[in-house]
Formats: sequence, structure tokens, C-alpha cells
Amino acid sequence: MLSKKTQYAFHALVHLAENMDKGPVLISEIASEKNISIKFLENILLELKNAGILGSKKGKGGGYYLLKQPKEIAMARIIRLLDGPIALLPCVSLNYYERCDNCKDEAVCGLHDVMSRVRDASLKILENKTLKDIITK
Amino acid sequence: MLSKKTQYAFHALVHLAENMDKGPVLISEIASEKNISIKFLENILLELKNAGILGSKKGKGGGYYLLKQPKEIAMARIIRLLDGPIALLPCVSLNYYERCDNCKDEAVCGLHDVMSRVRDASLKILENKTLKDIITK
DNA sequence: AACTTAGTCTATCTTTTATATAGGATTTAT
DNA sequence: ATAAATCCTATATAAAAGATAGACTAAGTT
Repeated sequence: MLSKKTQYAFHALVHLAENMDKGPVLISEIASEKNISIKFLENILLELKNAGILGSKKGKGGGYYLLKQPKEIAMARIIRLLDGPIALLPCVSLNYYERCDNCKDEAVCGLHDVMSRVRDASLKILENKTLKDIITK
Repeated sequence: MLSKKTQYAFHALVHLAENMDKGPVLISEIASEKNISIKFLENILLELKNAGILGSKKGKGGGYYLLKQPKEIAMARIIRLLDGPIALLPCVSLNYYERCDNCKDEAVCGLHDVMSRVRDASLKILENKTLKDIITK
């Protein structure tokens, strides 16, 4: 399962994408709209900003906004950023690979095979679906 | 990611499947073979036993053994038992569904759609692949 | 220039979950 | 009876998740 952090991030990004034309959006607006703790959301948006996905403007009239078009932001990117690996096992992760301590030879591990297939099936969707695909407007 | 518990369970089940002909297998044998803490593994095997997947025999000559043929034990079953939902979001889980607090109407939620597809793609594999498919012998 | 608004940043807190360990009780083969 | 093994419950520990606090900085407004 995705962490709350990532779930909230998606909902916030959807809100930002749906309101791209209106300039910077207040954290508080997103929080109340999506029913998220404002302070927790603040941390999440900051993380998205530091990752180059969002921009922000301080002071009156400030807020957060998307730095790219929604169609440029793939779901997989957000998940990896906030949750880490998409794969079910570390030994099968493309971006966060770790050797398997429980198996003598990954090349001969049937578990490895099946989990690689699950990863590929998931990635095929998550790499290709973007924010644009999940906004309602 | 799958929890260590589930990862260990898979490795243990593979070992049991590969040694079905030899009668009950010692926890300690599995633990040392797969490099798992013996006490932690004990709890896991017990849970698998209580779920009707394994049988056990106490005392000398005792140990754990599979109650079904490897081909009868689907990966999805083990994951759900030890880790819970396979879906990435609670609002998209078939077996552990929970309403989404951040969205006004799940029927119109694009996130819901994409995550349902990921779930289906994963399940297609995990429901059909069994222990038999991941053993090496 | 002062004021207000809003994000920045870091630290901390609490709760939950994951992981692991301990040890006595029970069962079974010999 | 003894030794070997699982059973079972409790607990410890560590890590992660989730949430909160508050002082700081930047930008616009008056």
C-alpha cells in the first residue's frame, strides 16, 4: 500500500492540476478541500518542491503551483519520490535494488521471476499514466 | 513493498515445497537454510499453520509441512494473509476496502481508476502464480 | 517603514507497525 | 522418563508513519 504521504500528495497534485490557471494555490485551500492535516500537507508540498515538481511563492498571493504540465508528471515518479520502491521485493527493484539475503542465487529464484513480472505490469501503467490522466476536468 | 514477514514466508514455503517428500521439516533447518531468525520464523510458520496452509507435528521427528500441493497455493493468498491488501490504495482493495476520505466521489476519481488497473494487473499474476511456479526443483 | 500573509525549515512528538526475542507449556518419539 | 520439537503469549526494540509546533523569511499592501 502507498503511504498516507503519497496518497495525500496525489490528491494535492490533482487539485493543483485542476487549478493551474488560477495561479498559486494556498496550502490551506488544498488541505480543507482534500481533508488533509494542513501541517502534514505542508511537509509534503515542500518535499515536492525540493524535488522540482512544484514551485511556490511566498507572501500574500502566494501558494504552490505545478512547474510542469500535468501530462509530464508520471505517477511512478511521485511514488518513488515519496514512498520509494514500487517493486514488491528489494531484489527486484529497478531504482532501489538490494541483494536478497535469503536466497543463494537470484538468477535461479522463482520468486524473483514472478515479482519482476508484477513490477513490470505495475510500471507499465504507473510510468505511462500521468497527472493529466487522473484529473477530472 | 512486502514486509519481511511475507518475504520470509515465501522463502520458507519454497523450502517446504522443495522438500515435501521428506516429511516434517524443522524450523531450525528452514531458518539456517534461508538465513532467517529462528524465532521470527517460528511465528510466521505458526500463522501459516493457523491459516490452514501448513500442518505441523510436535516432538521428535516433528516439524512443518505443506497441507496442500504447491500448485494449490497462490501467491496472492500468502500476501493477503500476512501483509493485507495487495492494492496500492485502500479505496481500491477488493479484500480490504476502505472509503477514501480525501475524495468526494470515488466514482469520478481518476486516481481510483488508475490504481484499480494496477491492482488488476498485479492480481492477474499473483492469483495465478503458485508455489509450484516458484520452486526450483 | 510597518504590517500582514504565506511559505520555509527544523525539530519534536506520538502512535503504529515491523521486526525480533524470551521463556514456559505442551506434545511426541524413543 | 527424557529429549526434541512445536505452541503460545508476552514483551522488547527499532523504525516508520503521521502529525504538530514554532520561529524564520519573503513578498505584497498600506
